[in-house]
Order: sequence, then C-alpha cells, then structure tokens
Amino acid sequence: MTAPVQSSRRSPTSGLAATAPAAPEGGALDEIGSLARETLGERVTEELRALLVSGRLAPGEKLSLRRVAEALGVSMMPVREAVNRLVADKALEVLPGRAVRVPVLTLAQFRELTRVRLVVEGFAAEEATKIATPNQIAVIASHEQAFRKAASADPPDLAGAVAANRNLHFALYEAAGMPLLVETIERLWLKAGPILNLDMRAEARRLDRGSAVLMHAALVVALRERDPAAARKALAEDIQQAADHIEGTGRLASG
Amino acid sequence: MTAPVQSSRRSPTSGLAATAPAAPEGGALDEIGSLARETLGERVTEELRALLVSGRLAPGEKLSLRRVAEALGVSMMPVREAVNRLVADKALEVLPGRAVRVPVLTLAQFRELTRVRLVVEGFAAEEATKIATPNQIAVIASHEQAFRKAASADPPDLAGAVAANRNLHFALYEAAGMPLLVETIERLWLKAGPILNLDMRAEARRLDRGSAVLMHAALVVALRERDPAAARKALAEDIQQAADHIEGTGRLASG
DNA sequence: TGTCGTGATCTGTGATCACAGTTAGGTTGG
DNA sequence: CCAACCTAACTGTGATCACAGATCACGACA
Repeated sequence: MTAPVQSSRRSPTSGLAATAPAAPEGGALDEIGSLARETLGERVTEELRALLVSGRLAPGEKLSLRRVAEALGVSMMPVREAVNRLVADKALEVLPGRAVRVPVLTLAQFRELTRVRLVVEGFAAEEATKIATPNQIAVIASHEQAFRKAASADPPDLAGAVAANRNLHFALYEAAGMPLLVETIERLWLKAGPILNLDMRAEARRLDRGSAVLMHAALVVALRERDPAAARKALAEDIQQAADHIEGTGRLASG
Repeated sequence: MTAPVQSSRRSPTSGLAATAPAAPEGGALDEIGSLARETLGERVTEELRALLVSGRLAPGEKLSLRRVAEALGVSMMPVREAVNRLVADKALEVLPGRAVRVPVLTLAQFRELTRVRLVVEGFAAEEATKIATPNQIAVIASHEQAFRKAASADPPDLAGAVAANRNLHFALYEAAGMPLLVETIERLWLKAGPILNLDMRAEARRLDRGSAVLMHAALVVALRERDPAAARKALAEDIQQAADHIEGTGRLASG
C-alpha cells in the first residue's frame, strides 16, 4: 500500500533540463505532446542528477531505493532505473554489501577528474569563444552577474551561487554548439558536484575571497574580445583554484 | 512459466569478459573472497556494449527487450536494466513509438563525435607516451602486430582486425594511467563503434589500403621514442582517415 | 565485562503480471 | 484493384511479489 504515483509534481529541487522536442514558437498543444514523452524513470534520474551536481547529496551519503521512492512518491521501480543509470556513470556506486552511496573520491581520482575537466572544458571554452553569438554572450554575462550578486550578498546566497555557477558554465559550453561535448562535461560534473558544491555550501569564505568572481569576469571579457586562449585560461584557473581549495580541505579519501 | 534463469550460461554470442573468480595461485581461502559479485544486468550490459563497439549491432537496428532476453537466456528484467543504461549513455535510443534501436548518427553528429575523439583520445595518447612502461609499450606493439596480421591475411580476418584495433587503442589509453579518461573514451566508442566497425567489416578494401596499418606503426614508433606530439599526430590521422572514409560511404543520416 | 551467536529487518536483484500505446497484417467494403 | 478499417500481436513501463545476502542490535554465555 503505497503510492498515488502518476501525479506528484511538486519537486522542490530542479527545473528539468528538458531536451524538449517542442518547436520554438509552439502553439497551445505542443506542450502536451512533449510533456508526456518523459518517463517516470527519467524524471527521477533528472532529480537525482540535480541533487548530485548541486552538492545536496554529500560524498559517502547512502541511498535506499525504497526510501527515495517513498520520498518522491513513486514506486521502487523508476528509482531503480535511475540509480542504475547513475551507477553505470559512476556517479553513484554500489558497495560490496549492495548498499548504494555517493562515491568518495580519492585524492588521485579527484586530481584526474580535474585534469580531464581542464582538457575537455577548456576545449569547449575555446570553441564557444570562437562561435558564440552576441545573444549567447549576453546570457552568459547575465549569469555571471547573478553569480556575483549571490556571492557578494550578505549573507551570501549559497544555493543561488551554486546554481548561477552551473548556469554560467553550461551556457558557455552549450555555446560551443557541440551537444556531445556538453553531455560529456555533464558527466564529469556529476562526479565533481558532490565535493565541489558541498564545500561551496559549507564555506562561504571562498566566495568572499572572490577568486571565482574574478575568473568569471575574465571569462566574459575574453568572450567579448573573441580571445579563445584567454577564455581557456580564465576557465582553467577557475577550475584549478576550486580544485586546489578542495584538496586543502582534506575531505578526500586517502586511498 | 519460462526461464530456468540463474543457471543458463550458454549465450552463443561472445565470451563474457569475465572478472573470473579463479585466483592464479591463491591459497585455499583466497578464492572464495573475491567471488563473483557480478549482477545479471551488468553481464547483459557488457554483452550489449561488446556488440556495439564491434559493430555487430548496426546503426538503425531495432532491439526488443523480450527478444534479447530470450536470446541471452535471462528474463526481461536484466535486459531492461542494460538497455536503460545504454539509452542513458545515448548508445541506444528510444523512438517515439517506444521502440529501441541503435542510433543513426547524422553527418553533423558524426563530425562532432570525431572532433571530441580527437581532443580526448589525442590527450590520452600524449599522456600515455609520457609515462608508459616498456612492458606496456610491448603489449601495444603486440596488438599492433596482431592488427597488421589480421588486416593483411588472405582473406582478411575482419573480426580479428576489429578486435585487435580495439585492443591496441585501449592498451594505449590505459597506459595513460587515467581510468576516468578511459571510461570517457569508452563511451565515445560506444557511439562510434556501430558505424566504424560495421563499415570495417563490410569493406575489406580499407584494410588493404593500409592507412590504419601505417598510422598504427607510426604510433608505436612514437611511443618507443617518447614523442608525445608524434603519438598524438599518428592517432589523430588514424581517427581522421577512418572518419573521412565513413563520410564517403554515405551511410550517415542527412538530419 | 567482553564476545560471540542469532534473528529481525534492512538491502538490491530478478520474475511475473497488468497495462497502454503502437504497429503491422488481414479482411472487408467501396 | 485499391483503400480504409479493424483486430491481433507486439512494444516498453510500472507494480508487486519472492528471495538471497548483509547489517545491526539484542541477548546469552564465558
């Protein structure tokens, strides 16, 4: 005896990043057509992904299929599907005892992740700088502004900063016009999110120090001046400084 | 009333890449400890992945959960799990009508895939060249030899060439010592495999022309001479020439 | 007091069933 | 002879049940 399933749609967490087929200027009916195409399992997957990249699921935290199912108001089945997908992506891991948890990266793993991010996201930044439209650049700049505001508010709007940071980066990557590349980067963020953003939420000081703000500003300037190398450099420093900070916190596994 | 599930282990397709329990020289108890923690769903996933990268599943080919389940002697459930994982990776896709099939890449998608491969695999080649052990280089060279033999045999051993080619590339990538990077590359191959290898199987001529053989040879030389830039160049040409050839076949969707 | 055994309760996995949607094939009416 | 409809057999999705294994707490024994 459990779930009144199909209806529950008040997820407090994320705004689904729909790959919606919807036409640009759709009439009233188009929404319906694209709406129903989404499976419960996919919805749960998006939910968990959002939780991971935003750091609301901490490294080492354990998940229970039944627990999650109950919390989301669905049966165990769609949760199973979602968790399996994330496990396949190594965004979650199953312990020998069958328990599912958010992986705790070792120092070596985290460094490798950072190196890969530098290569892939750096490439995306270069490409984006070459072909971004003025409109896209404006959108990126607006996210930059939102991040700056959230970071410098008193008290700092941590959740807002995390969201704006994500929006800023992905607006940049999407401007490169390479969907597969964006997809690859999303997978990397799924792994980095729990530590990076858990930390950002925990320590407001890092925001105040403002290194991220400076790097973001430099990035926008590079975009406007169409300087791919500078864009890559700014992004690389953003990633590297965040990574250095994380290493300093000692929250990584020794393995 | 159907399947005698747990036992049936005679899948006609491939030799499971077993994480086999048997320890080489283990003391009496050691074997027991590491015993198979592999799930049926994982096994099916590996099966399908192997089918995809080797090109035995052609682009556009449709899959039926029930059909695959029966062919593999398992219930629908593990197949569902495997297919879901691959769909999440976009290595398979679900059509509006709920049918599952191997994606048919558009020309634009294929070109993007090639560009991403050049960046990521090129990076891996450089890193591998820097730190590969002599032993690893020897293994890579042996795969190169196997590929050359399979390609130049009369008649050409197409399946052997495909396998040797895969082994060669991944031995190289693994030598970079970055597991996450290898994982990323595997996902790219999952998408490229169906077209690349379907074609390699279909057209023996490409092997005879020998461009792949030459690039591989140059790669091994670069490894031995510790020349990262040369290694990257050889690999890039290998990838690019194969891609150019595929574009010429016109098997890509117009999209 | 410390330690081992034991059982209740949790875990994910797999099977089976029910269902809604689509597709394809065959038949019937024009 | 062609077209349209209608039925029957498929599709994946989701729910429910059964099960093996692991964990943890409680209790008994040393």
